Amino acid sequence: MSGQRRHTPTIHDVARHAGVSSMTASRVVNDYPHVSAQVRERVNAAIQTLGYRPNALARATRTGIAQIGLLYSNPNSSNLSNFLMGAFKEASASGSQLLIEPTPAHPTPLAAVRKLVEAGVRAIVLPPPLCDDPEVFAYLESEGVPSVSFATAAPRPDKASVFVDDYEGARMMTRHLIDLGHVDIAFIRGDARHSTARRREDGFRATMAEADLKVPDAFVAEGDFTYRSGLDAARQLLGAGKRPTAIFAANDDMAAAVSAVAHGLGLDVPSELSIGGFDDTPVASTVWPELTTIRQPIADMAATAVSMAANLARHDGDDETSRHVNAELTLVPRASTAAPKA
Amino acid sequence: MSGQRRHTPTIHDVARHAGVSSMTASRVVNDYPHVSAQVRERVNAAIQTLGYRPNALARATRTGIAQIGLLYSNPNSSNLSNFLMGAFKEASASGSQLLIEPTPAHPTPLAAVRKLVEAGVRAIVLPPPLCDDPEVFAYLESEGVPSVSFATAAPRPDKASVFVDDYEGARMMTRHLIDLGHVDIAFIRGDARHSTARRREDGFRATMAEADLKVPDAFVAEGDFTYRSGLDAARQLLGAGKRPTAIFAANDDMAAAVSAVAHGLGLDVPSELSIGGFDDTPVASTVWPELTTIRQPIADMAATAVSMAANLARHDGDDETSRHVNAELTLVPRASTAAPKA
DNA sequence: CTGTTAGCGCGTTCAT
DNA sequence: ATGAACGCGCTAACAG
Repeated sequence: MSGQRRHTPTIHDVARHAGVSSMTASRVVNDYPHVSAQVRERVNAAIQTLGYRPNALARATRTGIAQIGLLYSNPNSSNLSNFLMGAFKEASASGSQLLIEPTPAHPTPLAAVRKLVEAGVRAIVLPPPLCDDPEVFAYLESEGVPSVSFATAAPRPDKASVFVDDYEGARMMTRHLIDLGHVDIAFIRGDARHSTARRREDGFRATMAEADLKVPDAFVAEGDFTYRSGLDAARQLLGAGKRPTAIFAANDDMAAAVSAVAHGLGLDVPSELSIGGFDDTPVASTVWPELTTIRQPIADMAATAVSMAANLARHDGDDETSRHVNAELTLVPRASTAAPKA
Repeated sequence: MSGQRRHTPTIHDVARHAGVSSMTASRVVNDYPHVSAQVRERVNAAIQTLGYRPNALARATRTGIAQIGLLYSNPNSSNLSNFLMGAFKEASASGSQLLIEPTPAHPTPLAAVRKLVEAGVRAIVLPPPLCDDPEVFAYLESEGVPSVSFATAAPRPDKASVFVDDYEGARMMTRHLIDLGHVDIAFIRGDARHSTARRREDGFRATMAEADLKVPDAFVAEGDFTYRSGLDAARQLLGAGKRPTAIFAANDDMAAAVSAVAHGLGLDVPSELSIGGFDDTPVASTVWPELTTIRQPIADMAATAVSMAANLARHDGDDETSRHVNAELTLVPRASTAAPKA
């Protein structure tokens, strides 16, 4: 604020430029009704040419700061810092305040949501599995608090959401493994309560089927997205019977666990076992060898979600603000996958 | 701001209560000169009784928002989210804006600092190893940007800092292991460029010596705080020769790696090998069995650091604001340590 | 539909 | 050493 040009245009500049009062300009900026189309047009033009950006600080002195609730379900997820980073960055840009709440700290997910609402948040960001919970939506509806579903695989048409195509992501990884020459590919499921877990499994199975590859039941292990569950799953998959030459885990934490078990068994990764993850969280590049995975732009997605929530918090979802943003997934090939040993 | 009581006292209330003008009250609040001791006293009393808290928003409209630089060195550290959480929480409370920058994204640490300074930050928080780098301090000095050293084991008397007693923490863990009955205890070092790594090793050695326990060279392995280095260290320690019955790793990430290697070797934790970590990051309760570790209140420490930086950013360190905050460490006993098998 | 008035809670003049 | 007046950028209220 100090070193900047004195020339950040204010709403008065816009008003003068458009030949209206600052109040009218303000109305246009905030999408208020009772402004003729003509004037609105003129003001918008002025905003364009001047490059006007509302000053969130000044605004907050009058309207109060918009509180936005942000839940997170897995405190141990190595993805949390990216999520927070993106969210906070956008919050400070949009001048809103984040109230962060760990879902597991409450007896039920609904209790966590209720706490936030009672604390006065005017919009809320719902990560899985909350964004798939009808009870939560019913409560929010009754309280009139708008929401943004984050990373759900089953976005509701009437609710804002930002998500990725988990199905397609799983296809990319599976195809990568198949292209490498793998045939015996095992899969570790995520928490079945998350819609994303189901979509990832579907994508895996569909791609295998397309390639005429069988997926025996013994090659699909339960998991719940935690490292711990990955340990169990890996032991089961690698322990007895015919071994797969590749394991695709539904997220990086479980893939990291597979890596640990493989090392324990003296299996070389990737020559004796290829491992694929999903998310590209920091652990993916922490474990050795680094994990081939599907990158999910969590920070950007979080920023988008907060931005949408901030909008909803202002004009309580009057227009069709319930947008749906589909973020892009990319395959990140690293050292944990290779062609199977002949 | 909306749902709150209308009764958050303003500086005017304080002024009225003290029988002075709001201007004088403002001067007192901001530690400005030219106020008689008497008046200052009265105003401070009013602040106390009314429970006045300056409104960061309103203040920012006049002074601009204070930008505070926040470096972090290890993007993969599972501690990052706690660090961010504490930092952002305090930032929004104190009405300052955080500019986050990953040190490794730059060719040299100094370059990272320079970028932040050039972006206009008015104070900066320095985690290890930056807070032990004379070059960085020299540059900051020349630019007149105050700093807060974060988690250094060698705080400079003339610079603000928030830290823990790493030496004492290492003693706690070592004593815990000794009390359990362990005699052959190995240690994995942290990155020697971090002052904390050295202090932790010192604490370990001192406690061993006090208990008349030997620490053969073969029982001290190199590490650099990363999971990867922990893997190598653990393999070396557990691979050949006489095995220790307990390993104390200088941080949780490396302890987690020890756990992975132990599993690989078919060693039961804790009955055949006890593992101690340091930091109590999320991984500590992610791996199985959960790690006994030394908890460092990272979120609180980060909040404190940001708060101190915000103060420094206001009145550029005129008085002796270079405080030193010593945060408390606690031993968290979990499932990875037990008495050695007879 | 549009404009005027009146601040939000502070801190910066510049007087006194 | 202290205070009056003004304005930061924006928006509720209430006019018209």
